[in-house]
Amino acid sequence: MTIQDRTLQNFNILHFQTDLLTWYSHNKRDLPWRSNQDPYTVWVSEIMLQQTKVDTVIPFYYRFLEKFPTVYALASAEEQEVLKAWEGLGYYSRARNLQHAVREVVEQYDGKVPDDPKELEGLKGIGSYTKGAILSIAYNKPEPAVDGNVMRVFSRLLNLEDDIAQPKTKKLFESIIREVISHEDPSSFNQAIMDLGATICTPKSPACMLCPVQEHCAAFELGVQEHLPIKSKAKKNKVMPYVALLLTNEQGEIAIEQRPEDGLLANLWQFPMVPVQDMDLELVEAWFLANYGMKIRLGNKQGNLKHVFSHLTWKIEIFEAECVQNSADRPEVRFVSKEELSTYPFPVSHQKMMQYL
DNA sequence: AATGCGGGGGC
DNA sequence: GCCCCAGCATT
Repeated sequence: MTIQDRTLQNFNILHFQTDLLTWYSHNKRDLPWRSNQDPYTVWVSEIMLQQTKVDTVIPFYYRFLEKFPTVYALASAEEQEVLKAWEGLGYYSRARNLQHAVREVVEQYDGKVPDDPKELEGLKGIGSYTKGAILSIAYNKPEPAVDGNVMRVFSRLLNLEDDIAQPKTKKLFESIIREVISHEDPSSFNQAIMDLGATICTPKSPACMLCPVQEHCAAFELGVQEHLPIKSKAKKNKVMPYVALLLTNEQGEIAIEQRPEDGLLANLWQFPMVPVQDMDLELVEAWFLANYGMKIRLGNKQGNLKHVFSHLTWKIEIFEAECVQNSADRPEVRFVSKEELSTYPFPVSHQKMMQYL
């Protein structure tokens, strides 16, 4: 007898499926990516929805598919165009991995999104969740798609106290879902759990009195639903102080630079940033000369900006500056007009600086 | 298993 | 402030 069999021994699978799917058929959310089963558009939606709320995704989803309606359109686009369409959505490696994977689909799979688990998981940006979502939603295969919703809902249904921050816990839930998923309608089953988690079985103050599967819920029976799921704390982030420069040349053009192709905000553009200790402004001009080969004159302070990422915080002082002498020739640094700025993908933090121009 | 990777919204 | 959100890649 396996662990999940013991876990499920008092769980009425068929009754649960019926209650869940009946509720879903009458209460499912009307979402743009539910209008068809096109594997490409399902794929795009699932990538955008990673760690991102439905309401945030919707306008990006429409704009993205208007610009890149097919795998061929996305495969043949410039990466900068794709990043521009992703601008503001965050986790930008999702966009670059998606395009990389779509190009592989065009070249290796004749433009058809694979319906094979191994082939799907081999594509950049597709992990266990997204693989299961595409297989179940686009191809009606009974594969688990375990995300935060699924772990929360089933932690409560089965009163499981496993730490959902740990990778092995996700595997446990995948084996559980394989036991309980509907083989008649796996697409609706997976999406029903997500809708339930988003609207009823919410992280705080779950609406148990409205829940269609309340009678199946061990946590509700014990009154412990508010204490589940168990999740260990993330470590707190670190503050990084910077001076950002609104740096202009004699033509009134403004300096921007492209970030490295790896790491935070990879390949996006920004105004030059100087790391500072204790906001020691004396060193900014010298640091810039040493690192950019550009003589600048620091001007007036324009404002402050605090930007919080999931793992660090930028604390930025914004200064005007003039380029006095430019003996550098770095391709990632450009002087552009204000009008041209809108053609480059910028992180939100640097979009906020544009008000000072 | 642990860490890096965005940005927004709820409380 | 902290937590969460239709997670994945890398180490």
